[in-house]
Parts: sequence; structure tokens; C-alpha cells
Amino acid sequence: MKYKRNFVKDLLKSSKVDLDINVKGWVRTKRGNKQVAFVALNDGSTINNIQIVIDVANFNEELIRDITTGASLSVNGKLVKSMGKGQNIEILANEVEIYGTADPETYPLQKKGHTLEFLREIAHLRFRTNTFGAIFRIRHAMSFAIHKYFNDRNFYYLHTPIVTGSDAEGAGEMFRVTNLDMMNPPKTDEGKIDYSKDFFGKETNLTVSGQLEGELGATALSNIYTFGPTFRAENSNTPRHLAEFWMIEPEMAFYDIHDNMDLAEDFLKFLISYALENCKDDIEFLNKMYDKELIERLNFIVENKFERISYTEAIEVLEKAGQKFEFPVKWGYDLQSEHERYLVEKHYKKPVMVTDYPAIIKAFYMKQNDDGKTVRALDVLFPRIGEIIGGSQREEIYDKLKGKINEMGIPEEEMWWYLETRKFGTVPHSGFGLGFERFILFVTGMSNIRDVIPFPRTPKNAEF
RNA sequence: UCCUCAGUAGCUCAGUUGGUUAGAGCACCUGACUGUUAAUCAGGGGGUCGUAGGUUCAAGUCCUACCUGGGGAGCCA
Repeated sequence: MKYKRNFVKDLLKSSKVDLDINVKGWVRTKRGNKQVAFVALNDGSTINNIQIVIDVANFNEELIRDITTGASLSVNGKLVKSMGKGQNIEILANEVEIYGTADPETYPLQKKGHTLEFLREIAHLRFRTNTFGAIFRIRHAMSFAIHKYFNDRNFYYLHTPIVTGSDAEGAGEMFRVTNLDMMNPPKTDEGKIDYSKDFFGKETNLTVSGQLEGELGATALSNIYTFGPTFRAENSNTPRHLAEFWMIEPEMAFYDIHDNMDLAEDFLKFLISYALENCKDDIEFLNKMYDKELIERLNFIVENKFERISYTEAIEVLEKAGQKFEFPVKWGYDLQSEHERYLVEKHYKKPVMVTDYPAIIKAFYMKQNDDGKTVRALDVLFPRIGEIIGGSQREEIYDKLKGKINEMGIPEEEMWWYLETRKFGTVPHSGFGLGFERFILFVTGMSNIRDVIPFPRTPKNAEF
């Protein structure tokens, strides 16, 4: 007899007892005695397991023995009210089929907890733990919510290139893309590598940001966003950096810096609310196991207005802090991690948006203020993780932008297409970038970025 | 890349001023138990002490280099 496969998530919500059903999944634990065995089965649809009750007398002894932690099963049985404590319903098994056994001597996952460091070494199996199930369900929900947020507000999802011929974005070291023979590359007369012989006929790299291309879309479609992988070849060994990470970059025509801040705040609050409503079980688990203040912190973000200050005000606050900092507080120098942490965690005790940074420490494309010293940059600082968003109003005046490009020594001939958006029908516009994994760190309460992306790419590490 | 801490059983760790045969908990295996909840109870097997050198009568323990991982910093998202 073939029953319809049900997901554990739906069965646990179901009130239809005495129904014949089928479940498939992986064994988390087995307990019991000679008469009866209890199997906790998980199929990834929820963090919760369903209990399978097996009357040992009705089953082959060998089959029962092969039901071990990690084995994959298909179970036909009857959904019934549980006779034991700890769960409302359970399944009385009629038939059990084992798809694949998991030798307990060699299967690395145990019933007991593992460290996150160990699980990182078995990233191919860590999906099967409660923790990573929760994290990647939340990651999915946040991806979905991002698309929903923008789609419902007339933003278009724009696919910017992953391979880029532009190395002027200035956001960091890039990974070269080439199919030249590295043992014997073609050379020019001067003895340099001849990239005109390369696949694209020029030097190409993996993108560090889709922003510049995003601006091209925004100056026609009004509102666009990108959501894709970006790459940085920086030798950064920290719990907050990846060589391959995902970034969300909205770009909006006719937005000034204030519109930009309004959007950033509303966007972040929407996503966190969405997580609290739709990922309740997973967030509660993470709150219990990893971060006792997680839910409290998420609610706090949703309920409170972000503080908005200028860089100059931030410097004044830090100067009056009466606290010794390792790095000096001085106008013209970038805010260090310890400064950002002081502003967010000690002084304002809430997310802080800092604007109008000194021009010399920010990128060429940012809108220049009338004071001649600052630009309309925007950083959103969050507790625990620091800078979660970086953005700005963009310089839309052709001469000013061109002047800045020359001043910073960026080859103008590579930026001709970018400059033309300011030559033809230019508009004030703004945008920002949200580091997806940093945001997921915040929502899950995890502390290492390598635990919130399925396959982390970091210096000296591209296993799996 | 810099600073710092660590690497001992499948996992998490203990191992004293260098000194006999390197321990524990969990996991695993065997047995007991008529409904368990990270089940419980009894017994058992399991180790190139990260790698390579060095000091010493003697090194898990001290020294050097390297590898790997954690934390902090820089770069940033």
C-alpha cells in the first residue's frame, strides 16, 4: 500500500489523527527496549522531529538494528495521539523501509552536541544538525523576504555581471578571471602578459560589487536591486569576512540621502519582522542554544527608531566619551571598530546611521557636499556586527564626478559608460549595499560568518 | 597580513616542578529494562599526544620552524 508522503512540519500541525500516512527523513535518535523502539525522524521541513513508534515484535530484527542515527527512512503508519509525554502526536509504524544506513562506527554526527569548529570540517554533513537546519531555513526565508520587499515596492531585480572588465570599483582586491596558459602566457613586446589574447580580450575579474552596473539600471527603471555573489581577494581572516559572499544592492533614482536612510531602516525592520513571524521555531532554538538575548535584540531593532547622526557629530560624541580608545579620535580619520561599537552599544544603545563622512576616506562616486570636505555617505551600524550597510547618495553632476575620477587617478577611459549616465538625463540617485551573511549573522545570533553560508570561501579554504 | 591562545581516543577535554603501562565524560559495541524524550544501568574495545627537527639518562610536558583552528586588529559588506 502506498501512502502519500507528508512533511513533518505539516504532520505536527495536523489534528487529523488515525490517518494512514507516509513520512520520509533521517533518523536523529533511536531509544527503547526489546519491546518498543522510538525513532526521532527529521526531514528538514522544521527543526522539530516526529516520533516513530515501532513495535519490535512486528519487525525484522536486522531492520531495527540498522535504524541508527543518520539512516534515511520511509515510514508508512498511522498518525495517532501520543501515549507518552513530550509530544502530542506520533506515528505507529506499519512498514519501515531503509533507503540508506549510516554506520554508527564511522558516521561523524552524534546525538550529543558538536562544536561549530568541528562541524565546519564536515560541512557536507552539518546540514543534518538542528543548528544548521535552523540557520539555512532562516537564510532561505530572508532571501525570499528580500525579493518580496522589493517586488512589492516597484523595484526590479537586476542581474549584474559576475565577470567584470572594470577594476575601478575600488572596493577591494579582485580575483583574476583568465583562461590563459599560466605556464606559458602570451607576452607583449615589453614582456608583460598579453591580455588581448585572453578569452575576453582584456583583463577581467570577479565582481566586487554590482553597484556601478546597478546605477545604469536605476537611471532608466527608477528602482532596481541586485542580489548576488560578490568576491574579494583580501587576505581577511576574521569571523566577519568571506572571499565569496552575497550582497543586496538597491539603487534608486530620485532618492536623496534621507530617502536612502528611510529605505534602509524600513528594509531592515521588514526583514527582521519577517524572520520573527515566519522562523519562530528556528529562532527560538538559536535563542536557547547560542544567544539568550537574540529574540529580545531582534524585537528591539523592530520597535526603535535608528539614530541618525553625521560623521562630525559622531566625532564630537567620541571626543566627549571620556574613554581611552586604542586608535585616536580625530576628524578626517575613519571610524574604527571600537569607535563604532562605542556609539552603538554604549552611547546610543541602538542602531546608528552615520552620514557625511570626510571625502578623502570615501569612494569617488559619492555626492560631494557644499562644504567641500564631506560626501553624502551612509553607514548603518548594528550592535554585535558593526557596519551592516554601506551606501551613499551618488554624485550626479558630470563635471564633479569626472573631476573626482581624475583626482583619484582612476583611468577615465574605463569609466566612460558610467560617466555617460551623468551626461544624458542625469538624476539625483542613491543606493546601498547590505552584506547578506552579516545580516544573517545578526538574525541568527551566530558569531562566525562561516556558519551562516553553506559553503564558506575564505583564505586557504575552498573545501566542499 | 599582524597580535594572541590552542592542537592528547570518533567528539569535548584533564594530564602537577620533564619521570613507570597517557586518563575522564560522551559516542560506539555487548548485556539488562514493557512508552522512551540528548532514556537509564552494568561491562568492553578504542591513542603515531598536529608535523618535522632539537635539548635531555628520560619529552604529551622544554626549545625552534611549519601546518591547522579559535579570539582580537587591519581591509571592508
